[in-house]
Amino acid sequence: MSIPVTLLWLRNDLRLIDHPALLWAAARGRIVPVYIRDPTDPWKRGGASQWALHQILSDLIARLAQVGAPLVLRTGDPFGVLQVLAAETGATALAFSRAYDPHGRAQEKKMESLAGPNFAVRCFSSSLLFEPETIRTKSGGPFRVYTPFAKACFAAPSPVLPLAGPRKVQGVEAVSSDKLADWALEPQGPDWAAGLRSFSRLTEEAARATLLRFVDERMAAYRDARDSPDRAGTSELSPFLAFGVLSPRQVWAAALLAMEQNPAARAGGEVFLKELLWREFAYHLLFETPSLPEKPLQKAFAALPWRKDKEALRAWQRGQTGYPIVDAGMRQLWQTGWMHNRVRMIVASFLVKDLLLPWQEGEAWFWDTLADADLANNAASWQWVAGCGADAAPFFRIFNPVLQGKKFDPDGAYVRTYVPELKGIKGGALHAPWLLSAESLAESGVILGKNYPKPLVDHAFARDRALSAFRESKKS
DNA sequence: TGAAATGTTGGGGCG
DNA sequence: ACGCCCCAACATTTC
Repeated sequence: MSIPVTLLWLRNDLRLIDHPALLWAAARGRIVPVYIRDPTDPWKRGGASQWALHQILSDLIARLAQVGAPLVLRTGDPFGVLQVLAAETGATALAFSRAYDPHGRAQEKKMESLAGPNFAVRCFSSSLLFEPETIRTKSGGPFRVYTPFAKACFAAPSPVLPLAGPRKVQGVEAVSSDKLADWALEPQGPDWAAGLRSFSRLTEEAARATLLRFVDERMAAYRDARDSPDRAGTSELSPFLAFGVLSPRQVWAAALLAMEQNPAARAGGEVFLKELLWREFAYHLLFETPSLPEKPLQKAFAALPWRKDKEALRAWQRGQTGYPIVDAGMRQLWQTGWMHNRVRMIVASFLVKDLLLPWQEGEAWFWDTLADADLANNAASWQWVAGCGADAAPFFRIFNPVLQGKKFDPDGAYVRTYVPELKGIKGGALHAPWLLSAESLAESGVILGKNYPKPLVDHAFARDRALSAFRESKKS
């Protein structure tokens, strides 16, 4: 009798450790791990995260080959692709990890229709700490406010400990596969990805190392350091979590262990765990409201008179707004595929409130340029900033880009890294170059309107404009 | 996980 | 010594 074959359909769970679907499939017999490039996905990965996907897949190809089951790459609608692959390999089962986005869920539903007496379909959970439908309010509904949601998570049964990866699995030889290079996930022609390589390598090994470095060295100072874009105070785990190179359960367990071993890390660890719960909250919201990436959660915002201004949008995208902290953030994003979280909030507030441009424009740009792009996080966070989301920042909470710059980048070190034309300005004064005297501008080699733009919009004016737009839409 | 406007308090200068 | 004003510094409210 031949050994049963199981298809392991990989999506945003591109790892070997803590992978219940992989373990189940491997225990059943031989496995065919497959990653499908899906042209029907309405939220196909953008440029930067395609680049990241390339790095991650090439690592995964090597790791899976090492343990004995080569990764198969295919292109097409997964429903059809998996049926063809099952016929080719004689597979009698399909295993995969659960997704929470509308497209992923719709696909899963179709897959379940393949189940029958001769074909098993198994869906596993490993991409969240808490399954969305298990975290309920007292009245049995989903949460709309973060704090009680987080409380309910802490009160829920603890996330299970991460599972070990397999040492050896049995694969199936000679299954045809696309070539990763042919997918052209890396930029062709002009190589814009040079800065993206400044990332730690996007391998499962690098993910582990990054996690250990964070919990051992950075977590104790996380509470304060995480808000300083000029310091390396964040976990830098987002690209790994976005693709499932790390599971949140690995991160959760590592943080708890470090907190246990090092009392000095407890306070920082608490804050970090709560950040992980913001990710859970975003998935919770997306699961309950599949339209989250497209439509404002609060209906009143549909009537808001957003402006149309291609020039302004482009200036924001390119980091040419004339507000140094905003420009530094947007350039960091463009150059490296990543932006510090504090600065994400600042640039987002600027787009939505100072420029009064639709949050969906910002969401789309981040989706295309972030190497760590995550549908749930991206949609929930943009709605949060715009004020139309769940537990959102009230619309009148408008960041002042100068004050934010002075508060979180007091010496201007972060701005100087990404906006070198302002290098000559000493100290925090560089956050508002238009306030400098003609002499000090000349001295620092800055010519406003020439080698650095004048402010795209006056903040005080823009603030009033946003507030009155908000009042108007609230009326209707 | 704001900022600006407005209100209150208290110390010090000064007639 | 006393009242008055000024204005930081802080608190509260409003957007």
